[in-house]
Amino acid sequence: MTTPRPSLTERRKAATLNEISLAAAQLFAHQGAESTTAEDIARSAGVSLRTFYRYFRTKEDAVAPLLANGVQHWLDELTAGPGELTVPQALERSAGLALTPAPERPAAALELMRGILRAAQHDPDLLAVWHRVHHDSELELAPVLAELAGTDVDPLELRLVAAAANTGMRVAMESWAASEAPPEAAAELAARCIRELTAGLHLWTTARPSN
Amino acid sequence: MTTPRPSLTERRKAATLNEISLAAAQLFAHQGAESTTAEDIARSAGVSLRTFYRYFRTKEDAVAPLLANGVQHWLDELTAGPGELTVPQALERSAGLALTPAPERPAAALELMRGILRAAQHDPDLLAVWHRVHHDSELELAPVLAELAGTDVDPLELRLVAAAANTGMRVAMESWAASEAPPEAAAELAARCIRELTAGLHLWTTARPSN
DNA sequence: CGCCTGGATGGCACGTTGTGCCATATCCGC
DNA sequence: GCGGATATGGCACAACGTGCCATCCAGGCG
Repeated sequence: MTTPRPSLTERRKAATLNEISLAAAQLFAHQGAESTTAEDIARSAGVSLRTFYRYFRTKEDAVAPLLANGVQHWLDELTAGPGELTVPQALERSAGLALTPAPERPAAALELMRGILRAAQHDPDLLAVWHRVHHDSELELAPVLAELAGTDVDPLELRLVAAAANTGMRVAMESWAASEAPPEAAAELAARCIRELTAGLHLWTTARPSN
Repeated sequence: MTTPRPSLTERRKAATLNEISLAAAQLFAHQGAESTTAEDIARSAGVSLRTFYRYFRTKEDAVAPLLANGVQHWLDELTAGPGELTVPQALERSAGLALTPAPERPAAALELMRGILRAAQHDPDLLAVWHRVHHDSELELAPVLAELAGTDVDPLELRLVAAAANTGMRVAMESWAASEAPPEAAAELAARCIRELTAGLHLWTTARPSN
């Protein structure tokens, strides 16, 4: 996996985005989203207010990349996994892996997400971001699942499997965030939720083609 | 079921809320939420801008009662249903009934919801309301299901069943709204989605106590 | 009937959110 | 180095959302 080393401008943009996102997450987790102004985030990230709004549509959106990153890891693990698993097995396995603390995804990231989720309980707009990220991931999940299933599947069936897996992940993260469980407990919880929710779908017995 | 006839003030408040909600829904469905200002809605409903914000926190929130009404009917049918059904059967049945056009819930209401859902595809804030309504209904569903299941159930299991049923309803409505299917098709679609998503849960065989 | 009290409404001012526009600074390709 | 492209900042402005006070009206009481 060679990295083509994007241009300096690109890297700086990515760095600024991360800084803004991190600053927003910490401010939201610490003092709540309601009492954090967009200017607070911009100042904390070292950019102007105008630049902040070039990166994010609303102040709550600033934490979306952090949340979406987790989903992206899930999809990566899903496509990179072994081919001899059933679809639910592959979903369960990749979810577990994506939530297992690792050097590049430390437990601190999960704790930060817990802070965001708890802040979201007191702020509808922040909660909406959480739901939107999951809605997007549900749409991204469908084509990946179609690839995994191989044979032609009823689109509605596909949609239901994606929704089931996605809902499992969401409920697991919400339950974990509301609890005091350590970061290591998240993976198993997600695996269980996804397993139970996908158990009844017709895609259950469909094996992945060895391509 | 006697109606205690609330005071004139109460009835007027309810009427104003309905008018605002209906005006917002029609404007959103007709010209999109983005290009509709809060003042447009207020003027269309015959109230001042200040009064509008006494009824709703944001302009998108104005359509929430319309969407939440459907959920409420679902819960009503669920609690009023016969007692000898399994939990998934009761969920499937009540969902079908709640979506079947009736004199008090005409097909036009479903068409209005379709307009809102289609407008929500182009407006993140409006879509967020749809998701929030479902999030709330997921939380309301859990205690009702606990009542139905009767015996003590693992809270997480309960949460998963509620999430599964709720996700089924959401996917069904989104699929129906995106299609050209007539209002009569919504009920069967929802029944199918809920049946498949709840098929794998452990609550499946739990029967309702005859109280 | 007249008064009076509580709550719904409207008007106004204000802070915040989010965007269009232009000037400036910085990076990338030639 | 030089010129085009692009990120950033500053400014003005429309819309959002709220606090505050004045007004109006329903409903209770003498």
